[in-house]
Amino acid sequence: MEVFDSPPDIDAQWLSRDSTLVAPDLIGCTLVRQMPDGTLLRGLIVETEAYGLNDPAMHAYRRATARNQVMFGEPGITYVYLIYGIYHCLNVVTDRATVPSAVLIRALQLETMPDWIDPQQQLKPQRVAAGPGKLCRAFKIDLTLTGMPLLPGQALWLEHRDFQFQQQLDQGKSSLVQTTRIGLTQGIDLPWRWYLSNCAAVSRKG
DNA sequence: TGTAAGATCCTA
DNA sequence: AGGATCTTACAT
Repeated sequence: MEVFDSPPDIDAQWLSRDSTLVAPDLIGCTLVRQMPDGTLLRGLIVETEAYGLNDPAMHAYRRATARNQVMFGEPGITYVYLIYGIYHCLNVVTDRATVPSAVLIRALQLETMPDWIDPQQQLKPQRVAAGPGKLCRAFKIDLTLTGMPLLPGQALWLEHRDFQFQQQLDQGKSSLVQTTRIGLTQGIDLPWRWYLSNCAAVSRKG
């Protein structure tokens, strides 16, 4: 029988590029969450947004603060923040140190349903991680996970696209859509959002 | 110390 | 269209 190797993990070197280059490349990659008890959760990244220099929507646009300081650090580190007092959002820090930039992970297509998700929920399974706040809730990502290295064996890490996904893209059977970012009051015209077309797990179309 | 806004989500 | 809910950032 055929054996498929798991795609290689994503390293800091690969993330050491402009966030607008990393964001589309992360579509189709996998986010892996390891719980304290060793349980593994996996989700396909289907929607991302880039935040970077000279971007008024970027949290460190004005100055470095206690919250955003990890964005000035090395690539391959998490940046988690709390929004509206309720939801957490997960970013991957990109580019070289001293350049504040990150990619917001906006939606995941889950491989398996976490135990703590109530199946009685009216929510369709495909929508459980369809949004930056929802995916952090599904994966139990909170402020304790900010500033952590994305490395295998840690709480979170990333894996490259598998061969099948890349082939679907190359053959035009699926494609990426690039649009403006969601929920902003500044930098609203920058086309720095990408999502997988024809995917039910994307937070919203257009 | 006070205050206003926020890279969201759910309900009506 | 509006409310939940509270941290953060910046002004005073």
